[in-house]
Amino acid sequence: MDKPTITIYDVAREAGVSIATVSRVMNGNANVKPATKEKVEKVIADLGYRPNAVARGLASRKTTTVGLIIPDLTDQYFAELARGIEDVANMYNYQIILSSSNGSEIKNDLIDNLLGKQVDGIIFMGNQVSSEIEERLLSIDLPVVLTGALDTQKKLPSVNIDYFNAFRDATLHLIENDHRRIAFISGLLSKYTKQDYKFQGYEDAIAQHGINHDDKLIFQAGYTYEAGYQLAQAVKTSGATAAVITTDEMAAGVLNGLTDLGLHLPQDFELISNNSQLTRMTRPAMSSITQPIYDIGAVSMRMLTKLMGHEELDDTQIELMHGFTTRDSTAK
Amino acid sequence: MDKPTITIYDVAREAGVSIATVSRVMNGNANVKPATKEKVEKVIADLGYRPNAVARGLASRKTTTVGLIIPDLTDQYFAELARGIEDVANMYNYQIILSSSNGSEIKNDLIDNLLGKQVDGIIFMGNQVSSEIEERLLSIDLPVVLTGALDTQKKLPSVNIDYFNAFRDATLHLIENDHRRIAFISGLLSKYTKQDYKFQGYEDAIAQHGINHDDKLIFQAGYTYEAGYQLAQAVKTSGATAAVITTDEMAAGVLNGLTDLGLHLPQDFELISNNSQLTRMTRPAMSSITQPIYDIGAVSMRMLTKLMGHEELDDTQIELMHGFTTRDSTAK
DNA sequence: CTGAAAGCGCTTACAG
DNA sequence: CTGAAAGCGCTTACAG
Repeated sequence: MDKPTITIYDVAREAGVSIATVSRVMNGNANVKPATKEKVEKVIADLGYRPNAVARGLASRKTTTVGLIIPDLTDQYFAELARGIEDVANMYNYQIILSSSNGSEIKNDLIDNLLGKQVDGIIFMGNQVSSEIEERLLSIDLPVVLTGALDTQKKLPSVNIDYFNAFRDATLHLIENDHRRIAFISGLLSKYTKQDYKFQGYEDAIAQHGINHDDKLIFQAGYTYEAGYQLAQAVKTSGATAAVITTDEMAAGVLNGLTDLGLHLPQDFELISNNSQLTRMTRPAMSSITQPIYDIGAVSMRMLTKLMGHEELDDTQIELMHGFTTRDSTAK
Repeated sequence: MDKPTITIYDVAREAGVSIATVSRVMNGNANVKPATKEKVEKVIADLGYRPNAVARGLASRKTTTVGLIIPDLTDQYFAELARGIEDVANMYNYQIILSSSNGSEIKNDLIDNLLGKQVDGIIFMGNQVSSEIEERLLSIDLPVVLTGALDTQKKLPSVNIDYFNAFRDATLHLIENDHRRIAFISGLLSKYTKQDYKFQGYEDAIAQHGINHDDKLIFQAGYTYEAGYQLAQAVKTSGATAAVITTDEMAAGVLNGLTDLGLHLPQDFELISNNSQLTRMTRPAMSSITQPIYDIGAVSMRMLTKLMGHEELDDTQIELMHGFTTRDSTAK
């Protein structure tokens, strides 16, 4: 039934060499006479030999596999990050093992699974890093990169933008458009997380203009479109005339919710979102912070390949440039 | 530096049994005296032993790993499928190796990589299955399930909806709304693919009402939002007054494109899309065929687990129910 | 119910 | 430049 799988032994026999030599040519080891190399390569091609990565992984203790921890596959932001990660992983011949928590909190056993699979490294993306997970990631003996995430101690390698200044600028933009009651809408806030830095930027901007912090203008909910949509009524009631929103799905929900409540954006309400393809798909299209999402993913993975290769890194806390794009949910 | 990894030998020594016994308790083998089982389990817990899945995979020839071939991570439709797949995979303790072609055509070496990794099965999702890939998937000695895809010979196990009738109904809906010039917008069409069945449904509906086929109303482009947006001008010029569109990203693009050209939907133009979360995010929200995307993924993965477990399947060509949801891009 | 032994398919010092 | 041998960490008949 099952075709006998062809192994390194078959290649060795056919080529009249030892399996060590076959292994050497497969691994590009220089110490092989060109003639034998050619011979072996021909046999490999003829037999259609495909090395068993599992055996290889066991023998070499490297699986050329990385774990990707992702909160939600259907979130545009994470999907775009993942795309950058995937492309670079392919480039360096790493495969990705998916580890998704699908909306619920990221748990320790996801990491256990990945360790069991002997991944060579881990990419962690998420809106926050719980202290439990942070401890765990710091304690395991494996390269880890946080993609679009920060640990509270800033000890783990990470790739991000400057959330503080990005949201500070966004808020200032709204203040310049004459808003005084500006809502800050995000997922749950906890200290020293990405969302918290965004919040600090918001606070800094309003303080600078003598605007008092008003708890009623701070909204915390889930990150989803639904959560945002549900929030619209409360946002309207709060008397806010504008909002900065930390995630796009949520921003789209708020936008549509407000529209469905009869508000016209940007005339009645201005809104700034956080940049993914979604910003272009809504109507009005959402003005947003621009961040190089794909690049954040790509740079993260590149960093991880370096760490896995024990290369020296000048900087393990990378911040990529961000900007601001005016679309149609702000007056200018 | 590296903490010495603790292995099955450590557990065996500590528990005073052979490694075979440790292996047996880990694998839930019944033939172990409860007392020894307990003892071993305690040692495993105490030592924090984590079995090496790679060694396990090599020894048992099963890696509890499945390959997921996905054209584009950032496409909502595929992402939702993947989510269903992931959840069921977790449920059955399979891990997923991602294999994305990121927009470009799915190539043979993606499959090679997965085979090299000794995956136990493959889930293939894609808008089409090229004949090269179809041959390959048929020839490999491994369970394969097509998720939201069909091979031309219908030999491979697959999970889909009835695309013909879904698009037939959608087209009839537009005809009932008094349209005669209805555009069909999709990715590239080729015979016996999913898109082709949709197209046949469209053709059948118009033929039934004596509407002549008009090549000018058939649009083929990429599947992306951008592709759809670019198409809007041509669609408008064609004199079409309505459209059925095979993918959501594309539909959102057409919708926004037409809107930006000054058309008001549904008054000036009616449009039916193909159902993902995106249908709710656009304005107007898109009327669409409804299909249980998450379930298609989940059922696919469940089917694959059965195939991998050599279980009998009554039916390997599964069609899930579809429906139609009127939102705001059609008059009714 | 349990253990000794072989084997899964590779890589990697070591020796020459 | 090449090979013999050990070993990676498990599972799985086989024997008892």
